[in-house]
Amino acid sequence: MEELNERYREVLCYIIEEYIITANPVGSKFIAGKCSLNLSPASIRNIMASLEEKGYIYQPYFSAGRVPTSSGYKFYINSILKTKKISKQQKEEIRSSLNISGDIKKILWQAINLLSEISHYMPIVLAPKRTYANLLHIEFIKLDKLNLLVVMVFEGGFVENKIISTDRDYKQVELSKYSIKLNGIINGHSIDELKDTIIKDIDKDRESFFSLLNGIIFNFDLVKNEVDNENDYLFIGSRMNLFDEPEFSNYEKIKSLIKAFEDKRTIIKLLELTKQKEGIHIFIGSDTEWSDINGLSVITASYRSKKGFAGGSIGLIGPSRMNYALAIPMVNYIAKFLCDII
Amino acid sequence: MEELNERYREVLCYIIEEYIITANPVGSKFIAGKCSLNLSPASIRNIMASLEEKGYIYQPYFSAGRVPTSSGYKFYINSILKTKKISKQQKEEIRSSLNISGDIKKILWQAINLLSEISHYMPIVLAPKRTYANLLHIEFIKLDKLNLLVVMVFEGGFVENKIISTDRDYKQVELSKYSIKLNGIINGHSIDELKDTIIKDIDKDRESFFSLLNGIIFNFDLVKNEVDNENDYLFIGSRMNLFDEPEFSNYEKIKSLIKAFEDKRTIIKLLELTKQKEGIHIFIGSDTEWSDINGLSVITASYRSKKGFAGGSIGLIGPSRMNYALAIPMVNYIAKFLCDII
DNA sequence: ATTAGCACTCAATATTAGCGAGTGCTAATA
DNA sequence: TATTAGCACTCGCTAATATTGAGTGCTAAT
Repeated sequence: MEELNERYREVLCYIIEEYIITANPVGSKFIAGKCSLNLSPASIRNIMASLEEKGYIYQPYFSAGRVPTSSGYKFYINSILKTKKISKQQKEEIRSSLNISGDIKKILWQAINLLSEISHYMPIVLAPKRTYANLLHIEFIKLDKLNLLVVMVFEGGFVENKIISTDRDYKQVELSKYSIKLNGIINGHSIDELKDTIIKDIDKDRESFFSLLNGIIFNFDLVKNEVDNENDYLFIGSRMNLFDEPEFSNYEKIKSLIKAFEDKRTIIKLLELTKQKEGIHIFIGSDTEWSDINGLSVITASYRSKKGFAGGSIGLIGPSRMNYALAIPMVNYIAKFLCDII
Repeated sequence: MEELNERYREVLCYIIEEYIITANPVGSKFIAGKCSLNLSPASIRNIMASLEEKGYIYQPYFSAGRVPTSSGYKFYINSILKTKKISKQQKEEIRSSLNISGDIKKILWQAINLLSEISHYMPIVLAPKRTYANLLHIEFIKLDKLNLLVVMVFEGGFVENKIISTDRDYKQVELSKYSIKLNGIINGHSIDELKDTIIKDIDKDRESFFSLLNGIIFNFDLVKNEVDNENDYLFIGSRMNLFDEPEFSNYEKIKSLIKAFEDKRTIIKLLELTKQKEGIHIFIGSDTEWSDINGLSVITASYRSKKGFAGGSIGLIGPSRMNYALAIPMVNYIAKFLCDII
């Protein structure tokens, strides 16, 4: 990152912040009017020409105003931007609108909807992987003659409900006995580990419990598959907000936007990248390999429970000209909040 | 519904079916070419003029082709359309892609996503109300020192997970005891009824159970509120499919479409209307009081468990020129399928 | 009763003209 | 030497205008 003259920084800053608001190319006359260093439009034009040479801004066409480039935004975020801290009032609002009396999926969805509402961009969340998470508790609940509900509680607050069909009519008392027995075994093992353990135990202990266990093992596989399934892994917030942005105000652009999100894998890759790392990460424009859509930026932050087992990451997708000063601390705060409650 | 000459019916049919495919006004020349009764364009024009007089079609502007009106569609659906039956292969596909080993919410979401995929319109589902549904089973699972998970199973397959904070450290054994005790009480009562029953029992039986019960009662209220909350009541599928339809191919239209769905209450009203009734219902264009969006149709069907307690309805929103021949049996079949599995 | 022929209408598309915001360059100024 | 006023020039945007063509209604002939 090249060093920039104070004057240059100020002009770049004005261009970016104005462009963030209006989405229109910014001209020299406007800057001259707003700028604290009292310069004429002509002087500003010289500075702009220089900034363009360095690659921070460009003209969409000859003799239009200037628009920030990806490196322009990057410089702005790294060297100029001072993110505002979230006000206590806003913190209060966030905390109060997240109802933490539910399993983690619900909480994550709440976080997404909240972030969607307050940021007006498109939030995404990567849930912790359950396949490797430890199982804390398992419980069988009789539904009717041949169906029972298996409730599995994982570390990190995940609750999975599964209905399995049985070959005979178990009594609830019997099931409770099995629950207790199993809970002795599972304590703190992942379902991958348990598959082996349980299978070994079956050989020792062939009783009516046997076929039930088979059902459970089959069930473990189901949970495993479902978790690796994208739908239970990546949560995407409302796309609608993005459509309000002027860069997507025509049909073709909207179409290309929809296309870009069709394949979740690229988004997942992006979030998995940041899942390991601490703090905020920002991807600007075609920075990523995900260059389908120019003009989009992604702010991400990872979250992780204090004990360190369950982690994921949260992101916010918006136009490159998104309001970083507000969006960054929001993502940051919500990520921290998630750390606290899972 | 007025009777129509065979010839008139055929022309109307061709107009509608062509319009469903192309979304463009249909001209006399085209009909003359396709039509089995070999008539010249001029004759067709006479018929068309007559059909327009009766209100089944209209011209968007002078000397354009003809477009069906709401009554045109209505006549078509009631008197002309022969819905294709779903092929065995399709039935197989539907059945196999609905994984019924989950609670009812998951199943309903699966149904929505499936319907969205195969129909390319926008599915909606009204879930059964849980407030009045009977509670079958309640179970406490210890998570950590001060948090426990309450699992409530309702008739109809609803499972609600709630995390509640307790004032002291309950042991799992203790909790299991309470579970058993409570399950004796709750058997087949709604949570509304239970609130009264439990409160009465507290007076008789003041022990350490007391504060836990308070938590549960509070929890009942939470469930109640959450259920009456729209988000857990009306499920809406992806809107994106609708945007592909040519009638929404410009920005203004998309905006108005988004606006129309912003307020869920109108959709809920519509679905609640049909929830009581048997069979398929079709709302065309501005048929409903929900006239915000002309040009939309809704196909609905109710579902109900065999025992009759839990019921809701499922719908499919598309442009008025939707492919009824395919869409109607799909909605119908999925509704029936839901009846079978809840 | 049907149809060929024709004048007419009107959306959609292409063409042109004019405006104006904004530029780069040059020469004058502090 | 740094800054600025002046000016010719560019080019997207908008509105006005012309052109096209699909489709019509009516009339007269079959």
